[in-house]
Amino acid sequence: MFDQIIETLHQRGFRMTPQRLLVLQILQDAGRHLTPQEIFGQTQRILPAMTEATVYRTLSFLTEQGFILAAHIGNGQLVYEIAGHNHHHLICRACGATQQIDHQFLESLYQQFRSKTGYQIDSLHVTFFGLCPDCQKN
Amino acid sequence: MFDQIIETLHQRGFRMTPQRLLVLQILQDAGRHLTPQEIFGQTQRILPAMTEATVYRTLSFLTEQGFILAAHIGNGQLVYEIAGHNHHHLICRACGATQQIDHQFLESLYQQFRSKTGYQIDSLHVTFFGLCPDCQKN
DNA sequence: CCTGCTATTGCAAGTAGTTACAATAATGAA
DNA sequence: TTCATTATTGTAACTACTTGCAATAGCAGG
Ligand SMILES: [Mn+2]
Ligand SMILES: [Mn+2]
Ligand SMILES: [Zn+2]
Ligand SMILES: [Zn+2]
Repeated sequence: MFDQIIETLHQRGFRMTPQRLLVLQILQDAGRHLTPQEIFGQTQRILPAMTEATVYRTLSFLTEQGFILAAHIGNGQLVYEIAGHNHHHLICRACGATQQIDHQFLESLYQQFRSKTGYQIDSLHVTFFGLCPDCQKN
Repeated sequence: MFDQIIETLHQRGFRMTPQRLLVLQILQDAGRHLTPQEIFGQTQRILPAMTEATVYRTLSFLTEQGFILAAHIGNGQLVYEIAGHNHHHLICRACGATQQIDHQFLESLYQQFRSKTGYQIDSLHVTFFGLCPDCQKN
């Protein structure tokens, strides 16, 4: 299932473990943003020996390696999801409604950053806040 | 010094307090991003009775009210600064070098969001990650 | 298969940030 | 000025997240 990820890990000198595989599986199955606590809740049922510290370390690691995506969604807590389709989010400050935005919309911006500063931006999961159409009326 | 902020607070039914004034003063004097812990370090010297809980609550409050700006700068920790000129940041994942970007660069993007989804975006302090020119060579 | 190297984990203690609740104090009205 | 209202604070307990260290276990190589 995650053969490509395992191979990439090995090429980079890292190892695949049951813990990492489980976190990937959980995020894959969920198909949505999950908090570290939600993920820990799931791991406990399947690998009871796995600790919270390992969940956090695994999430940081998989994010660094680019296999999963992290996002700050307002309440301060980080959420994670499996990497796959490149997208960003619009979140309403008032009601929390979210809207996905394809990465394509940011590409010319990133290109501008590049020509202006030389920075090669690779933020593939940015969150923008504002007001949704409904909440603008109130 | 913060007369305008005090008046706005009162109009919205909130109060000015020595604690809030001190946090504003600290951020004003610093003129850069500060962590909650750095701010607490400063408040202790001037208002020793002020607690960490109040620092965190004050920072959240002032951010909600739009008087200060928050930013996630990679290490997971939030940093704050006084609101004033609208800008965003590019941060190098490898060496941490940062670059400011004027908000003007994002305006047409926000306008696109508006026509496409109806969302009125007001994120005035976005952080983008990538590689700076130097780190791209290595 | 074994074996050795060392990346990764569990553990336990530490730091960071949040929250319920009762006491305090900023404000507006008398 | 004085008083009443209630937003805000301090306290203390709680939850979230991090880290140093010794034990464990992937996996590359023989
Ligand atoms: Mn997402
Ligand atoms: Mn800034
Ligand atoms: Zn809304
Ligand atoms: Zn760099």
